[in-house]
Amino acid sequence: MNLSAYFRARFQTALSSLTDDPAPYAGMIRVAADPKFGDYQSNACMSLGKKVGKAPREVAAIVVDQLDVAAVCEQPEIAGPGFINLRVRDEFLSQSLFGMLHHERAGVEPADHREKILIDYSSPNVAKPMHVGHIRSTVIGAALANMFRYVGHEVITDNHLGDWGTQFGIIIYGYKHFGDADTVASDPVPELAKLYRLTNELIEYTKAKASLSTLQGKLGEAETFAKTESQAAGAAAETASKAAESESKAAAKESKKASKAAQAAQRRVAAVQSEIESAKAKVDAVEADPKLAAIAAEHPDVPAAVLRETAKMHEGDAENRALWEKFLPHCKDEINRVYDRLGVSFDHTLGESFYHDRLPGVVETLDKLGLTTESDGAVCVFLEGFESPMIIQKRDGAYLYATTDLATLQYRQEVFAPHRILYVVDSRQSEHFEKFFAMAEPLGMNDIDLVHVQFGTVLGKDGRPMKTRSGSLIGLESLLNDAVSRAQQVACNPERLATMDPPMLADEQNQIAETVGIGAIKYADLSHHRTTDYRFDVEKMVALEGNTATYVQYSYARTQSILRRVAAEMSIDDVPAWLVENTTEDQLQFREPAERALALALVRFEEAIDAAIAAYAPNQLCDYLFETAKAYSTFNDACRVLGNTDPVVLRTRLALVVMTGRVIEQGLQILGIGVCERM
RNA sequence: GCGCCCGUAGCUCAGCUGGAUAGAGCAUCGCACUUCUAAUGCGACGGUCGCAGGUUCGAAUCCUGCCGGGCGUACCA
Repeated sequence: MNLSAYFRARFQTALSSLTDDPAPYAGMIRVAADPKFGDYQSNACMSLGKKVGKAPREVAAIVVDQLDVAAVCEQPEIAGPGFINLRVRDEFLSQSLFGMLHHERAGVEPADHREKILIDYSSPNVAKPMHVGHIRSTVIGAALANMFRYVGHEVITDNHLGDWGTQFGIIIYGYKHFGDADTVASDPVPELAKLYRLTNELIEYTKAKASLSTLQGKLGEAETFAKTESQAAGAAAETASKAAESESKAAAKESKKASKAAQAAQRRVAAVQSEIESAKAKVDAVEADPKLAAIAAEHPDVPAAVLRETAKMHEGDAENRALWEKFLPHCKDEINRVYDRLGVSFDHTLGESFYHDRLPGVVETLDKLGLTTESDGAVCVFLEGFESPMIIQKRDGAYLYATTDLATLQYRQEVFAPHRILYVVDSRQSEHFEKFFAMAEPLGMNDIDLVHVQFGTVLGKDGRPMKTRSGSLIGLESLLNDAVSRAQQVACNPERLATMDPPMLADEQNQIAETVGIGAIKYADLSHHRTTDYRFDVEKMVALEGNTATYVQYSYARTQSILRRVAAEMSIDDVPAWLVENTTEDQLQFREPAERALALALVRFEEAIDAAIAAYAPNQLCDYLFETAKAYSTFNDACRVLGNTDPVVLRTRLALVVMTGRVIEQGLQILGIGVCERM
């Protein structure tokens, strides 16, 4: 049960005699700041006291008098300036624990209002290799889908695949000029990837080479500007040093300002220099390789040619369409391999190509509504509050992702009619979504709650975007492999394996490494607040200690180890089933602080899920699981299960072990992370 | 230029619909294994919550300005 929600409801009633609008005050329920204050606290009376013109403690006394929480709590206490402290009764906790033992979702009740929620996540461009940036959308989206489903919402997941863009022009160009039909037929996935990489490298080369001269010009300008600024700063500093006392303060300020400006100009120079370096690196990469250099010389204008191939495909050119039809399944195989490994699936995979036919209709609809304006030959929608328009058709007649997004929204409304749509997409696209959402109303779709669930960038260990030396992004699969092999090293080291009885065979070892390695990557991603950038540090992720998946998984393994021992020593086949059959409610009683603390953590499972859902923030569920695992470790250290002759102690502890295992298993499952029976 | 986001312990990060002495993990230093996995637990050390104002009984949290960093900014997605 969700204790916070219970208290909110109770306070709502108790506060109704004091104010017409008790909800905001009833909402001021928090987990207690310090255990000595109890388990929960209400902060309502201080601000309410102000509003009704009474002393906060006086208000608190009235509230406590009208508050009916006796079923759950000890007598509430008023403390400090007017806090109301609530301590959950031990009997309530043991009853809840008992209830959870009999409940298939560990006590989590279905949501009051069932909604139909469509979640759009992952959405990679096929044909391009997946990289670390794709993890976040995929993993966060899948976790959100699981969370909403767990509490009974109807969830529709849709992978809005980028399967219609320039990347196919790239592959088509590559295939036509460098491809080999036999190789593509016999071993399509690596061959297509190779063609993509080669053509893309040529594009980068051409662009880099072309940009060098303008960059040099920019560098010259920047340097001149920096020099001017620096001189101005020097002059300002001199003025400041000579200034009379009456003017020294203002002069010092001027000097500081000038010096800042000079520094900024210097940074701009550095930025241009690094751009030049990166362009040079791309050029060198090609020119250092005679074969590549020769190819580059023969193909002087790949970028434009690729766009032509793409345009031909869009226009229905028979050859390019046929190639697209031929390549697409292989590209899907490629990303499906990654999805299989991550354990992610979708109800629908309606990519951009699916909406291709509908795009002219979108423009037409907007035209009819009188929303469009022609500007520089492009069809635009100018929106209030935005400087730049939303362009829905390019000068050359091609459509853009804004057009596709609108078509997709129309389709989703017609076919799925969801209450809410979540777009799990990079923060950098937030402006696009603001515009896009602003257009929903004129299109008559303001009854759908559209949410951009945005997330930050994944950075390397050094705090910079993760790239290889040549500047390309590191492939997702190699990161997964890396994590799994590191997990194998730490989780299956020989010393550790020697203690395993029965011995751990290679199969089990590999499975553990996979579960721990993949779990580590997912957990690292999910445990950070989604809106912030985070650093991708494999060593830390698979570490055995700290806030990692491994620690939580290990706690689970220990619960199962105990259950196996209990089964063996007491000759019980199925310990949880035995416990359910042979335990009465009054046999669960806490005698150690660690028992009670663990029970309280377990009872908070629903609260943790609700909170994570409300903020679209899986990190809150991670935090909860880590806290619960810690409470379990403390309990495990302090409270032995085996060898207790007192049936109450034995059953209470067994119940805690069983439920800890179940909460961790189900909690991790919601996050898309697996568990191992032993580690 | 304009817009959005961020700045919390040596490091990586929580906390941000205002509430009691600002939390966790890592690192460092102690203590605890004849007992269900010590891949653990217990404790210590460590912070002008970027800076300056303001609102408030109360601010890491809200508002303003400044400093520092990232991202976006009309035909890529």
